[in-house]
Amino acid sequence: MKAKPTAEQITRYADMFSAMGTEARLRIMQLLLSAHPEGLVVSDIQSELSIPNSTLSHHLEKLKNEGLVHVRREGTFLWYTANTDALTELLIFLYAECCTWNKAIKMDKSDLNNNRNIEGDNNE
Amino acid sequence: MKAKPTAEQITRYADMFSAMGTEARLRIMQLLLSAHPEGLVVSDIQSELSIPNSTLSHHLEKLKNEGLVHVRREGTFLWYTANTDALTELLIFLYAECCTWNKAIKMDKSDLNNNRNIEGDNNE
DNA sequence: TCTATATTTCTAATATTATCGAAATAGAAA
DNA sequence: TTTCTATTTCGATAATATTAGAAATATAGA
Repeated sequence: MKAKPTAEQITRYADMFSAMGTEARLRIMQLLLSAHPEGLVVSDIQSELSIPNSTLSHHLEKLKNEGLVHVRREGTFLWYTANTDALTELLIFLYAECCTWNKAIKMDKSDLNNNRNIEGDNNE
Repeated sequence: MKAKPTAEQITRYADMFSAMGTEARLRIMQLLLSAHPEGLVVSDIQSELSIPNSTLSHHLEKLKNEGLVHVRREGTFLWYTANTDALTELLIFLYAECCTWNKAIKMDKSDLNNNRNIEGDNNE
């Protein structure tokens, strides 16, 4: 059972949607998800998407500010990873809202909520 | 089995995220979903969300341009409804991208795809 | 320390977005 | 036609976002 989102949550979800609301940043998220859970170094993202340093840096900052990605430093490299918890939260929100009109969508929410144990246990 | 989204689709999904990327418009979508499938008249949305005429009109235009809502005229009234097909598409996209890292999310895609029969058959 | 690489910050230009009062349009009904 | 209500369009402003070259910072290694 999911409580109705608070005003703050709506604002936050809107900000998250906004962060994914440009082609460049949505592509970054896709790329990071495809490289999950290791993530990618900035220069790899840059060469993959052909975005100038400074522009990319701003996009990554935005994604970080909205909590959609995590960063970890390893030497000179910054590894960016998708924040799958945040994405899951967003997915659940969208799903729940859609549920008010469509009872046919079936998703196992407990799986979505307990995704913490998937991190670092990815065996593909 | 879902094909990888094309460049045009990515752009479109980004635009849809962007359209839902403000508190005002996300609230509008919530409201329309909660009133689905009948939808709501502009003035009802306005009084519910306390947004000035002209501002609301712009927001609705944006949502319409990105295909997130439908409009039908009934006399002097314009009825706005959530485009559940578009939302479903977005949900599937997000889900599919997240699937690349998390095999634990279970959703019945065929249910999501065949949601056309739910429209107008909503018995709650 | 010097150099090389990775990434960010600075700076600035351009573009897009959000906002909303006031005026205009559209339809219904008197 | 006149009036009433619903909604959009006009017009203008302010705010925010995007973009990117150049300079600065950070770390590692020689």
